[in-house]
Amino acid sequence: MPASDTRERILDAGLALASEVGLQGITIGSLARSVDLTKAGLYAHFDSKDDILLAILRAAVERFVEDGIRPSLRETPGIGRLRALFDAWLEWSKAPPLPGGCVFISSAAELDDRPGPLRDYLVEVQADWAGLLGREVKTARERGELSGDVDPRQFVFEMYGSILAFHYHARLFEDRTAETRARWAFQELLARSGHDASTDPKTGGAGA
Amino acid sequence: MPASDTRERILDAGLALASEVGLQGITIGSLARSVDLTKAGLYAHFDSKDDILLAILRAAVERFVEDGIRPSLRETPGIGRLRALFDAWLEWSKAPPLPGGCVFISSAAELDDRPGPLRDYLVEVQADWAGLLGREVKTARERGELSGDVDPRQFVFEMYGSILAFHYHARLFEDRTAETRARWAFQELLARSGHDASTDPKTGGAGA
DNA sequence: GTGGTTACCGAACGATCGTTCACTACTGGC
DNA sequence: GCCAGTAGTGAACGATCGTTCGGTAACCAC
Repeated sequence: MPASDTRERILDAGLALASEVGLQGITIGSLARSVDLTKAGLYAHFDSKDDILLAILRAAVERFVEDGIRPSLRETPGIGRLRALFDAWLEWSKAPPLPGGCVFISSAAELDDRPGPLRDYLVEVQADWAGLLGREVKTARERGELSGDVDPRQFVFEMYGSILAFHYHARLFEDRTAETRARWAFQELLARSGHDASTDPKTGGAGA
Repeated sequence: MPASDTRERILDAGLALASEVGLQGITIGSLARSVDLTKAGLYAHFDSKDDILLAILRAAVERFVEDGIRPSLRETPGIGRLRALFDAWLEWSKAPPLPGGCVFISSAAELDDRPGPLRDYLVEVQADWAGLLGREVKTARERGELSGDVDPRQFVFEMYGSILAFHYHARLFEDRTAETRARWAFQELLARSGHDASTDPKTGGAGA
């Protein structure tokens, strides 16, 4: 409690707000109101609005690493871990545990045209994530779980496709079948990449 | 020229602006400045800001229909038309002919949490589009160009995935290979849906 | 050439934006 | 008991937000 307990509260509220109205949609006033502080009170913990937004983005990353990536790393390398990462990713996109969808996806659309430290950080984080996934694909390939001619970057591209389509369908269309469709798409991706689904303990060869 | 020529200019500028900063990022002031009018001047043509945003969205739809959908409808129904629609979609997402990417994708992320006529219209338009694609898949299936057990909605879901992943990779990562990857993903989708690529005149069975 | 309509300007409205400043409680160290 | 630092308030800053209002040129009708 000596170290800023309030700072955490601000970031919590900021994350919730960001997922609803987008990162750029956050306002000093609205954020202050949602943590029951004055606008000036925020400046006791942060230097500027950009500083706040960056901290919020960092907090989101921290949570995703904690809740999604770290547990997945306990799975055995290769297909098992890849599948765990996909599940965690999907789960995060569903409710991260925020009301308004994945912060990274919504902020990507806002930031992709606006240069600056915020965009730089998002790009860096997403590149890291894509790199992590790509290496796992390679591992699976080396272990013979995926066929030798699988292109890791193409594989990751299509993983992104499943997640993004899920996010789009679930949030805009409010399509309840979106999650099933995303899982099915990933399963198909695995199958045509040479993975024998019938040997998979989780799904036993059947869909979703 | 009696009917508002200026109105067109406003919508043109609005479209360009929307693709850069997002629909919600548009400001009465910035829009007025970019068409060399006063803020009050805009109110000679529109009732409110929301009215403007809606008109911009409608203008975007009109263009997409004109440039993308209508030409594609000249293709023979089935795979040919489906392929043309995908190409038009991809082309539009690339540069619609705006500097900042696809307006529908970027505004979807902003609007998915904010109820109102704007969101309603976007959902309606996107549902129409998904419906159009779905019917074309069905036609292709009936003509025997796709296998009988293809699920149109799943097929369209994965088309969305390719386009969204393209948009994400191209705009955020500035990945030059994104277009090729999206085309490849679609080709794969066709292939595993029972389409014999070797009979396709365009690609002759080879990739991209 | 007078009257009405359309297209726009310039100024102002209250609200909110991000930020700064002076000030005040409360805390622990000595 | 004083001092330094932390956490926060409340008021104000200039800028900009979306919107309204009064006025004014230009055009068309008759």
